[in-house]
Amino acid sequence: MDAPSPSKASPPRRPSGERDPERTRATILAAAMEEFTAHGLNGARVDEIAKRSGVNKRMIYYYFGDKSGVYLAVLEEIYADIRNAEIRLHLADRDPVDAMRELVAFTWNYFIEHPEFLSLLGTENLHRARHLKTSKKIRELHSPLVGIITILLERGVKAKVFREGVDPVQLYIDIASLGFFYMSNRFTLSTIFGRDLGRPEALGERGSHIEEVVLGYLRP
Amino acid sequence: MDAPSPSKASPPRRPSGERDPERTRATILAAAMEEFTAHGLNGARVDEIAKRSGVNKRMIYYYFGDKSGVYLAVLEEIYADIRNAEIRLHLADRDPVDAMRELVAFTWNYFIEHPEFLSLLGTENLHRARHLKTSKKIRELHSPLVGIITILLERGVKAKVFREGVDPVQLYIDIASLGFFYMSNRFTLSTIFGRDLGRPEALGERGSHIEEVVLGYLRP
Amino acid sequence: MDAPSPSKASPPRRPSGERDPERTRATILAAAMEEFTAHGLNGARVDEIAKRSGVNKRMIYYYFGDKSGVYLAVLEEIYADIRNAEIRLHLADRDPVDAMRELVAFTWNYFIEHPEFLSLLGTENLHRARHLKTSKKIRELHSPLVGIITILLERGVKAKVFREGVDPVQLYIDIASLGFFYMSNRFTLSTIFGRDLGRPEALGERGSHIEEVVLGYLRP
Amino acid sequence: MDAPSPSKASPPRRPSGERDPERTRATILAAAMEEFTAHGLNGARVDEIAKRSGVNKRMIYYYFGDKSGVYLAVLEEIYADIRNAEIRLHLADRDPVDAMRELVAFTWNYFIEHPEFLSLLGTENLHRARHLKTSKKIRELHSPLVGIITILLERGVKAKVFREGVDPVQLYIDIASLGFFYMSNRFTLSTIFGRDLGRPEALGERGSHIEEVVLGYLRP
DNA sequence: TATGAATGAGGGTTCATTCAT
DNA sequence: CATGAATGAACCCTCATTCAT
Repeated sequence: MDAPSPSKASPPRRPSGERDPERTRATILAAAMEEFTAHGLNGARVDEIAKRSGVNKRMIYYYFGDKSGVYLAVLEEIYADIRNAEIRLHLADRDPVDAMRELVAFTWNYFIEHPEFLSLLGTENLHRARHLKTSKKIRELHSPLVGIITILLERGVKAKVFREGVDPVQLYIDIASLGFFYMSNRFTLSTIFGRDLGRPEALGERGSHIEEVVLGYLRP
Repeated sequence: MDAPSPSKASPPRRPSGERDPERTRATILAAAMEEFTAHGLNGARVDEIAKRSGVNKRMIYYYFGDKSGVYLAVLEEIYADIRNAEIRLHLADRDPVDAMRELVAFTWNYFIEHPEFLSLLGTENLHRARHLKTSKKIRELHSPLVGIITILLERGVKAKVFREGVDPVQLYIDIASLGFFYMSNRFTLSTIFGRDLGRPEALGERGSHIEEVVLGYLRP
Repeated sequence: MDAPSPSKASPPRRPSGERDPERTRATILAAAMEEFTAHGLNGARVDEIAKRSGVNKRMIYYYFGDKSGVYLAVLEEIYADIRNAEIRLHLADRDPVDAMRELVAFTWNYFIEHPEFLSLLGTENLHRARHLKTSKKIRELHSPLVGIITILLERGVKAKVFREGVDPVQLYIDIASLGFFYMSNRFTLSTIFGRDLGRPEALGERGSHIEEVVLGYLRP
Repeated sequence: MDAPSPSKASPPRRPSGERDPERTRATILAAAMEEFTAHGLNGARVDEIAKRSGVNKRMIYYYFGDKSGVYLAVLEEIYADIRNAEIRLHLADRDPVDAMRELVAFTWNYFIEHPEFLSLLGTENLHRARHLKTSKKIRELHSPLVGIITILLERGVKAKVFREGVDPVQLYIDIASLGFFYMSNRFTLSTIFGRDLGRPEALGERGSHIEEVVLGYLRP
């Protein structure tokens, strides 16, 4: 009934004796992320999170209140992670075409390297974003990308390298869509099409293809 | 812990007295589809499926063996449904550009009208297609769509309305991606962007946008 | 949870079309005997009896009322079978020592060849003979052996080949005990002693041993 | 369908407040022994074990994993109990005839006082020792009894009070057989013979008889 | 802070039995 | 006589959560 856990979590922490709240919290969170990624919200087991993290189950309740609390903390973390990574790109100052190309590549690579992000997004949408809506932190994490894309588009139009009238939100969703669906649904797609879409070459081809679609669309 | 059920299922069948196995099976399946759509595999409750369908719980096991059996039957049905609908489009005989436009529109509309398809695909991918892989029927449903797209692309190239070198599988995934991600993740996206992506106008705009992206990519 | 079924029952009867109540009843009974032997009363499944006998489950209730009814019918049959076999021995007229030897051999061989008898006796005693007590047929099946043993003992004493004062009931129980426990408990005994007590040679040795014990006890 | 429970178990433990894992485990085990004794493996109810022991049902799974786990623990306990009792007899040092007489008496009395031992052995053999085979503890309980009997036989032969060539395993099985079958099957036997074999006098007579048979067999 | 033990509400599944044809 | 479909009561087991230390 449960999806298999792809990999064992971080090694159980040192026996005890040490009292490091920050570390304990982080350890729980890391284990929880794996568990929720592998099994979704309903399929995840609090016992398993405790076992994986090597922390007493009671501690999970101590730090996060209840299962939903852990789940929400995980959600907030993955959003914070990707936003931080986006900021580190410093795209706004660069050549529009180069910057756009890099944004597409970054997004695609991020999805490849962070399957937990895809899985948890799917899970949260199954629940109609019920948890995310209650988060205060999320509101503060406004994706800076739409703003950056807007700037890039304007500069590209001026430089006559981009067409006019492109909606930055639609474009952002395009970039995410073309990677998300492929990665997130690669299991059923591979089954249906009878070929393994997860192979490294296949991933490379898809990356090039996405770039072609997006930049083709932007061309004046 | 569970997502709310968006709508009540088909009305409970008449009390009894009638013996219609085919109907009983179909009724169970319809209720199960709603339940799995709303709550995923782990979150779905067999009791709830029984209650919704007005059928004795035991019958679910009589017809489908176990919970996974019902789930797989649901999966097979939604795949059969979309494939049948695709076939009914009779795209192969038509003008390449028109046909492609219709395929894009059909896919987008199908996603809008069949949220269960999106949800169930997400659920099955969370489980890494474990159930779908065991299905024999799925293999037979081998989408002829790739074949049709291939034909359309060839004819479009000959007629100089499509560019050369387009991979039909990538194209099919593009068409699905651009709609799937938007619809499937509209809850978190709406939360993040602070605007409701599910409004009818928004859906219409997205549909036009997808058509533009796909046909723009195909142009020679 | 269930003990394995040692052998497949009689082949499923011809599809249908034929209506042979006597045969149907016998077929059900044969399948039930295997099922109760293999799994006890609680472990036996009515569905399995139906499947093994190739008969519709409803027929079992038609012929035997309920599960207990089938079970009791099985009990009555195995008792009738062994009593009939005992009668066919015609021991009363023969030489006392020979007759006694044959009785011992017969009993031992019967246990070997009829494991269902051992298993069902164990099952019925777990239930404190609750079902057997309600049987009217059983009362009429008084074992003739005690009477025969009494006669043999008297003639043996007169002929100075048997000692005096032997209680025929105790002797009968001795003969049965020495074989029953070995056969019935050979699984745990083999495990405890670390050797297979069910091997043909082991069975032969035990048979000789029992004869030695019983006849040794009878010697004047 | 189930045999009646002959006696109520140990009194439900004090409401709570106390945390005594060892005691909780033992309480569960005691209740389980009664339940499995009365109804066999399939007939026993986990709910009933919980109710009898006054322990939350969940605790049964906490301590023993599942129903089979409790059952195996019970099996191991009854074997350990009888082996320990045997060891306490200190037979090896005593006069061979006396020791043998005591062994016979001990075994017979043990069966009378421990009906659970008989019932559980019957149950486990119905399951072909499937559970016992998986036990590691059982191997270690290797009854030293065979060794002791061997020694007694040797010394008896030297002292010319026992005959030669007696197989200690067969002898041990004889001693057990003559008591086991009588006690274990006394319900059906009483029904068949139309007299109550469980009466105290009857038990006494059987005890004397067994001693006579066994010692008679051993006499040179 | 941290831990092992304990809890109660269900969850999936099975079973003997009966109904409608 | 015979059959497939239907029923409801339990049964084993699981899970998130809390208590006592």
